[in-house]
Amino acid sequence: MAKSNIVEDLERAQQLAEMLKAVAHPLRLRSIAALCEDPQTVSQLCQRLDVRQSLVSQHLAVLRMVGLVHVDRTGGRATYSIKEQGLRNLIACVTDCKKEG
Amino acid sequence: MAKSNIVEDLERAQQLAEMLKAVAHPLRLRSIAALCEDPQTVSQLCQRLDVRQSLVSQHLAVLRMVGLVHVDRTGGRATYSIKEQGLRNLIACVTDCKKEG
DNA sequence: TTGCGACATCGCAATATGGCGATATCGCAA
DNA sequence: TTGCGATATCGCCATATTGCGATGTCGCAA
Repeated sequence: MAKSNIVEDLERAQQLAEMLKAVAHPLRLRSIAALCEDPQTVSQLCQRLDVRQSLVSQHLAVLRMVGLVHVDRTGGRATYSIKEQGLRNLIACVTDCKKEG
Repeated sequence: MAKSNIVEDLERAQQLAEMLKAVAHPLRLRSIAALCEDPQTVSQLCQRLDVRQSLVSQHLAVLRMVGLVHVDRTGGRATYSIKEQGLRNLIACVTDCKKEG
């Protein structure tokens, strides 16, 4: 069994890359970080991130599509939360992988 | 002191996103995985990944630009290796963050 | 010098991504 | 029903990414 099958396994690489791509955007990264603290509604995120509603929705859609976040649509509003728990570690790894500047 | 300053710190988010973006590509992911095993020359990577030389070079350039890999250009050939060590953990986190499919 | 192997970079065409304003949809209260 | 706040989605345009073939560049051996 190959250790990092990712080298040979084209599909797996593609899958992981897609997920990473979803995370690899400033606004999406910030959204995820915010959701790591607490689940939030779209408008709450809009305020917290200071971005237009349509933009936030668009990016949340991307995160939804790759299954990284979960939505609870009860009571007229949509409350988003982290679904893929590994995401928390990932964010930790990333922020830790400081690479100063 | 905010815990996840990434939410407020626009620049930091941008920086991290850039780095993630560099990683978020199937071929780049595979290249990194391969380099995690051993340092390799461009032509070695070409064989291992079964991709054209110009393409491999292009993608290695991306990784170089964000400082994730290191190049040793002694003896006519370029030997690439992982520079940012945190990258190893990151890859581990990512592959671990399986999110089946 | 000449030539060659090993890499890097260029220009191009196709496709994908990002952000915006406008609009559509939905749940609920009046 | 009517209207409204909260979200999602659409069309559009600008820009970025991708992969390719061709071409540069560099180190070294003949």
